[in-house]
Amino acid sequence: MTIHFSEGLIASPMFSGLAPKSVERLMRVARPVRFRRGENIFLHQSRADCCYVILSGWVKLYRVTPNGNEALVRMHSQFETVGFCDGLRDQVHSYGAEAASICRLLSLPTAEIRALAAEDQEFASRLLAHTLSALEQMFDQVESLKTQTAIQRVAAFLLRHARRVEGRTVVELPFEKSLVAAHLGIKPESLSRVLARLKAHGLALNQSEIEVVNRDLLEGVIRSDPADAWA
Amino acid sequence: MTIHFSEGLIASPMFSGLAPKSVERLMRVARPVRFRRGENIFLHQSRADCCYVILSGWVKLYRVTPNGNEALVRMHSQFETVGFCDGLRDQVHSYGAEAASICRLLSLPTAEIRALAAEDQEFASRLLAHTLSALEQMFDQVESLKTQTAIQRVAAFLLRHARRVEGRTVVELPFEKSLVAAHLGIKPESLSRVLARLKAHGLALNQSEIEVVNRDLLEGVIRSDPADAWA
DNA sequence: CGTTAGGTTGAAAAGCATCAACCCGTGTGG
DNA sequence: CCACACGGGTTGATGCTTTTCAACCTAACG
Repeated sequence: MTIHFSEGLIASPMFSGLAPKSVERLMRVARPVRFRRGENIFLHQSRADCCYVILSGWVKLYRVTPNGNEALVRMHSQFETVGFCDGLRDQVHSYGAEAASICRLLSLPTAEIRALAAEDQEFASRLLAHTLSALEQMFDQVESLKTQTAIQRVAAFLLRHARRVEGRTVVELPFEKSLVAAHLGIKPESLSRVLARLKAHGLALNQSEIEVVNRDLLEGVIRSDPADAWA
Repeated sequence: MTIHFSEGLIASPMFSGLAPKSVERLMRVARPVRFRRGENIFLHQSRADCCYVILSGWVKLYRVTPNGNEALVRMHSQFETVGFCDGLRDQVHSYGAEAASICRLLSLPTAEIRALAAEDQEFASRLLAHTLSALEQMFDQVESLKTQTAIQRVAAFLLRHARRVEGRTVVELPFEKSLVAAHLGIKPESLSRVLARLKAHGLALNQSEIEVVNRDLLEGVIRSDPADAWA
């Protein structure tokens, strides 16, 4: 049982390469947790006592604005880590986390993580590298929000998630459409319309299956200026 | 001379509290550099050989998209650091940097920074904390881009930069309006119009001077839903 | 005193949200 | 087994928001 979870731990980029002794030490305080879809993992502004490694499923990080709007900040999946951002600083969470699907997590006390980082130089530097790459991903997101239109963001998202299956290039949406929309900073209705518009640009929609028929055309949508009419 | 620059170094949150010995070590390899407004500091995708501490002036971090659009990712000012994000990982810069005003920087070889971080545990942990807070700021930015309209982002920006001067609450824009616009993810024309619209919501514009006449009204703009008509 | 960069203004169009209706597959209780 | 409700998704009509393009203004400067 414990072996099973520790495999999840070391499969996570953040903890892979950790000395067996350290792994064992973490596993002594690690607790497996399950959440149903929609269940709250932790709240914005709550104390960051625990960090999590995702063993399976999807977790959404979000913020709620004063007027009740919700902003989806990031989505995380298997072997990614959640809640470290504030846990490492012994602060309150700067976002809320919610299960976007059934998911299993490994909860780790932040105190133990900090202690380990203080002792294990190698681990500390991995934490830093990990944080830096998270930062870079946020740069990507800001760039796309500031320079791309909704249709371009959708096209880019589809291309990122397109996989070749039996000779066809198919996009399996990693989570429900309403979450995809929130992730891209648009409303579900707009996503629906945008997908319909992309049928003229290399996309095929056959009852809930999305297929990239012409990759070049789709990439063209991303490249082209909004000014030029791809209408 | 060297003393002068080292004062700038230790005034930076990232390096304050560094052992005098380490400061001296860094100052041996540090080089002061000057840039005129608009000059390039480093290019996106160039090797991150140097990191910078800002001694004076403003630096903008930006990205250029394939189709030639530019996204302003962040603005940095005195005693903030620039270029560490990639320098610490020995990678290429994930954004370009340009002087937004005349500015003086202190350039530090990334190799030396990495060596110092490897030796000085305290410094390494400060680097991590610094990166985590940068990450949190990016969360803020994404949140505001995804949930607030242009007028709300402008109002929030004005309130953040409002200072009491001689009994009045005045906003001195930290940099030119076109940069403010880019920073908020809108076009200069839109910023101009939004400022005009905010005259009905607690803002006064007297020939290039911006005054917050009614703070509550402005905060109301941020709180209110787009649905409700504050027209 | 003309030039220029930064900013403003206007009219028109594009982009996206909103609200409401509708569709459809799934599950549930009578 | 069927009617029904429900969640997720789509579609249409409409309106607000923001961009675009162009003209114009104005303070700074050679």
